Amino acid sequence: MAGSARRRPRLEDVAARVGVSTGTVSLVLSNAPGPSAATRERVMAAAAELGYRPDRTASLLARRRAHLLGVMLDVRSTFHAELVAELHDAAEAAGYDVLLSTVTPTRDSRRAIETLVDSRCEALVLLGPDAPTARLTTLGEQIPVVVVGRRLRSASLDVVRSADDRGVAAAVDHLVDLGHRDIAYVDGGPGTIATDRRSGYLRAMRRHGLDDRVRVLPGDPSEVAGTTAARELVGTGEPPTAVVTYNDRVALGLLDGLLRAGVDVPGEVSVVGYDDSPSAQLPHVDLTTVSQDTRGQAENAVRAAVERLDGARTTPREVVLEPRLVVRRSTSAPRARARLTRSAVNGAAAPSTAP
Amino acid sequence: MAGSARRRPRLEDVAARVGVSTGTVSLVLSNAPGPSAATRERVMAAAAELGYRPDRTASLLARRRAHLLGVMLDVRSTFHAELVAELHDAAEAAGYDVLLSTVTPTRDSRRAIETLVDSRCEALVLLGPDAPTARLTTLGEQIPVVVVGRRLRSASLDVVRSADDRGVAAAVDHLVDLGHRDIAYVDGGPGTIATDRRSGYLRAMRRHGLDDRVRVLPGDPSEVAGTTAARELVGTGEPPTAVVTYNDRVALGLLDGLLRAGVDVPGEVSVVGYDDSPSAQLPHVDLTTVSQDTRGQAENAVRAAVERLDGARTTPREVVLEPRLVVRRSTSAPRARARLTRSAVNGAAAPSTAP
DNA sequence: CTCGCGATTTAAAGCGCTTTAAAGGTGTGG
DNA sequence: CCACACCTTTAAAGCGCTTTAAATCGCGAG
Repeated sequence: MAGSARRRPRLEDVAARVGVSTGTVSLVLSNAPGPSAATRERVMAAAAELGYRPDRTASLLARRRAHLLGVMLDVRSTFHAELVAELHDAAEAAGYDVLLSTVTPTRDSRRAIETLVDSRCEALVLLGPDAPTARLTTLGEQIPVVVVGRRLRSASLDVVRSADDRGVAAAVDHLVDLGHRDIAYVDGGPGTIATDRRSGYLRAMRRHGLDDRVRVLPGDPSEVAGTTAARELVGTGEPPTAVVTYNDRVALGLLDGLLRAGVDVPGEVSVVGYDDSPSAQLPHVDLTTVSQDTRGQAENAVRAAVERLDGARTTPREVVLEPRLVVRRSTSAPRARARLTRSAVNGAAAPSTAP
Repeated sequence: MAGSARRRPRLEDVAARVGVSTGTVSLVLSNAPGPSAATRERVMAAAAELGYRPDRTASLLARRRAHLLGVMLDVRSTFHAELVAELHDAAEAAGYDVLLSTVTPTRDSRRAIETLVDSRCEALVLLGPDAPTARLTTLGEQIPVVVVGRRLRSASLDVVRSADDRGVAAAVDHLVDLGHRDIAYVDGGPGTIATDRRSGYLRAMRRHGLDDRVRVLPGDPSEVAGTTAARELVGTGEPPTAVVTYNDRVALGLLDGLLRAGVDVPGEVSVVGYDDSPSAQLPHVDLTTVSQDTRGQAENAVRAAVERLDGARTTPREVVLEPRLVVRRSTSAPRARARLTRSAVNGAAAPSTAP
């Protein structure tokens, strides 16, 4: 019995029950003008009684517009997870449904995208796609595509991203503001995002006249980069008083490494992450980090897709959102020796926001 | 031009190009018997040339069977993420496609499930559903439903889960084996899973004649529970020599708390987690933990669904998988005073696997 | 009592693909 | 040279729903 009970009711079934045509029922259920109030009521009642649920597949096929947004993500990324949640909200507000397709170690972005296209998604939102730009461009010529979180310029794609360089710069500013001058950076490897963040660090250091203090430690986007960096820094004769990292995961690894080495954070070394991930918000971590405004990215991605679909826009658009520094307890003014330097710097820098 | 290029090619288009009927093309593309080798070749060529991709919506509608499995998950759970990856593989092997639908803070399981059903999924795989058993049972009467990771018995549902109690018991056995006797447990709050794990601990302790050493610290499924527990344990006069935790997140919090308190792990306290999450595998964490065999859960979930769909089975089935202890470096024999105890215990227990 | 008109409802043509009975061609044995 | 069997291909009927032109129905106006 389970799973094969009785066929699910169709439009025809509720029509028969009420004694009207399927067309009428369809009109009532889609809340379209035409049917009289009395009919509406009877149809609604019958539909409820039978537990009728429209078959979306048939509905999509018959309808011109599918009102379906395809989202490609990496289900293992906590950052994507947050974005997806926001995307659902934004899409719903715009009257669209969302279909999810994930990349996995055995399912590449090509497969993931194909599934979405085959399922009649009208537009695609790709979260940090790893596909080559050329392929994305080709895709964008066939269907509206919004790329989220990756910097690229293409004649056929919309892009929504966060100003990664400015985010890191804000972190550096904050540290300089606190009085730091020896500020190191743990890199995130190759890749455009990592490149942007690194150059944000470099530029900010230059702007503060700290060119000679620049120190970039090699890394990758995982905790391991952080622990490696910690070892490196602690082994050094002159460790920096602050470290900015490519992302929260690196920062977490770094924090762990420093803790094990007996280095006090933020007492001896301040640490800044990037992403404002759930882990950064944990009370025992309480990491100063840069928030990427997932809500804003989701809203803009949906808006971009909808504009394309409505034909309101046909030229590519790039939306760059301003990241926001979230100050927590992993950063503070440098102690003792460094503190002297501080007032000197403060005199030349923007007014301090520190207590 | 982007997004509205030219209509995507239909079956009819490739049929026209080859000069055959749509029926023939359909047969070729679905690799069904009938068409001659020559025709096959020409059709394939034309399809490739036009970049034809079948419209899954239409295909689903026309086909009796949709070969679509709906998976409900919480996109923010790393554990679900792993399961989803495995589910994709298992489903593909069985000739099914997967549709994902997530719960979010603003999208409850009812919504998530509706989307899947409306999209013609033939069966549902629900990862740790929070819906009341009654609702799930009703659902199971309409469509094959496999519940993963939640213990429940219902006349209409299949269940795939891991023997949580035995997993924790294995952790306790391992510790006893190493010579520990004062083994505490950090709880995961209410909920059936937490209950199972807790009772696994209690039973194992009893089995080893350690009833009087039982110590359950209150908690929840997050890192916070671990840090709280750490404070509690360190403050105590007699801290245990080993702690088993509800899951890896709790263990991570605990490790952090112990580290900050200057407690050496595993020197002074051994720690065991649960889930074998990616974080547990990080080199600087290297947590002894219990693996839930996500691969096995995914395969069994898909198998259960397929059996139902093939009509090969109509009675509910519960599959309970054996968890596997993964020994890493967060556990070792207790030192000094405890070490004496150890040989005594070892004499009575299974041969030690410690170096 | 007939007409015309607005308010409702319906009939029917798809949406793009699958599937199966039947048609069309070929080749073989009688 | 015909009948028959076999191999290919096609025609056509849906799948369940949307949509729009056209039909229907009242009803008051003329």
